[in-house]
Amino acid sequence: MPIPTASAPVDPAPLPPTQDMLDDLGEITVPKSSDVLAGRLQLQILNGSYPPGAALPTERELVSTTGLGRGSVREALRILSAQGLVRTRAGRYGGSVVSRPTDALLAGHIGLFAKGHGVSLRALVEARQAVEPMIASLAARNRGADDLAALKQISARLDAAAIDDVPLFLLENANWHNALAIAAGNDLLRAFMASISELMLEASRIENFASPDVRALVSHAHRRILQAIEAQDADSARRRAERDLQAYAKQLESAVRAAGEQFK
Amino acid sequence: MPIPTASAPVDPAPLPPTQDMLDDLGEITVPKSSDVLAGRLQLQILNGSYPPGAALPTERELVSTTGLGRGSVREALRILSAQGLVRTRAGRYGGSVVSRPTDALLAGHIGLFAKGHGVSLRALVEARQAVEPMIASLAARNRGADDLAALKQISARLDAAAIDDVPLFLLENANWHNALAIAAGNDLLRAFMASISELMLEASRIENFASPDVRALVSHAHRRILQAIEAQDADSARRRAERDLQAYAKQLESAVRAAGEQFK
DNA sequence: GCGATTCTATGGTATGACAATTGATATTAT
DNA sequence: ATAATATCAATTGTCATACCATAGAATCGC
Repeated sequence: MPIPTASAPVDPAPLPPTQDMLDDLGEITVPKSSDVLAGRLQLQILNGSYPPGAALPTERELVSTTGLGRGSVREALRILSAQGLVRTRAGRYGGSVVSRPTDALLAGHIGLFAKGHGVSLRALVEARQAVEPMIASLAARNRGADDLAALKQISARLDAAAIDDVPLFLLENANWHNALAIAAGNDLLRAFMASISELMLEASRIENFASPDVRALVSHAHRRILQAIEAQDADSARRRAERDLQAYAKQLESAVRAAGEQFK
Repeated sequence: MPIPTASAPVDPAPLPPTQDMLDDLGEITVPKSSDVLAGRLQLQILNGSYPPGAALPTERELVSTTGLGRGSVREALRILSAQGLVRTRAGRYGGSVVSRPTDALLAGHIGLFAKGHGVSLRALVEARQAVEPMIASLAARNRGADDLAALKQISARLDAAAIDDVPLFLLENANWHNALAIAAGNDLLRAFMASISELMLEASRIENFASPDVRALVSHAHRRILQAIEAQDADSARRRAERDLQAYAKQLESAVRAAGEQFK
């Protein structure tokens, strides 16, 4: 038992915290271990420590290096997986490999956001009117010979399908827009465009909107835009895309109204 | 032991599958139980079975109703959480509650996509040039009196901060753009805009870009756009936003070049 | 050679146990 | 009575263990 002395008294009254001390303490939230691990792995992936294609440590390695339980490690990996940063395979020589988020994954998240917020078909049209003319303009400026060839090929198939094959028409139309976005050379706008298109397709599938008239309209508009892109006339491509969408939106609105739905 | 008879012979030679049968079988992938559960819960959330604010069953209830282990159930909930569809709290009366994906969450996913694909500052500027003029146009058309008041207030603070308070200027600038996007009344474009702005801020933080000249330019441009919005002149608002961004992009490009970086 | 088999490191899943959290409730002090 | 405090209980958070399923590699047999 230690001997009390004057210079080291036993049980000194602890000082109460001052108000300043308390003010410095904000709300404290205890993060979950899996979130912490997911965040640190995300940082390492983003800063290049684990480039795309590289293998992350195995679950059991992460368990031993982090001191966490395997369940927590797996939850962390599941978060990264939902963010599209890793892809995991089972089996020997399996494991988690760093990947880049795909267009489809981003489209999924954008779709969830849009559905969760009740984004209207009108809002989707507006978003498309914002994005697509810019894409057309960029495509005209940045297209390569291969982009042009791909667009021409798709355009031809689209024209043929416009006559009587609705499913093929819709497919080739999607291909056309995708090829256009690729030619524009802007990954972000391409992903936005694909997301919006998919949502519009879903939202307007209520009625068989792709009537012969509409198909002809679309086919014609695409040909005109393609000409501008071939001539590398960015302004013309943009204006034509704008007019195209204006007409398309008008058709869509009247079709939806005719179907008794609100074009809210 | 059954007695073999002519009408029920023992060990009939099994028929081999025909090629048709084989052709009908595509690639078979065994989904993970947590993915299946996450998907089913997501459907129920999206179709309204669990509206925002509603409580999901507790983990142990899900365990007993699905027959899965608790780890799998938790992984499924973690996926939904990463998608912004649920928020989970610990403790009694805790559990998972349905929520809507926030702007910040979507911005995070868009940011991961952009970083993963090495989206350049130039591409961000292009995306912004696509989105912001449309937002300005919509804001002019759809603004309410409260939107206008908010914009005016922020604009005044922005003007004051432009003189010498760079951090406040940047903050108020972000507020201005956000208020504009709110006035436009398009949730999707608002979320896009916020995401792009955040990414640009990150990417251009390398240099102290907000010089007095740039601050004055921005401040002036915002005033002009605000006038068009007050007059509810959509076309004018769009054109002014376009010109504003053009000038901004030019400044940004030369600043980045001066800093020795590539404006790739 | 080459096809079939076996091996083995990896993720996938279930179970059980306990800790931490947190809001409601009961208790106690004033 | 009221306010501070302590207790309770249902829920998520976490870990440990065991075993199954998967899928390439390596081996074996011919």
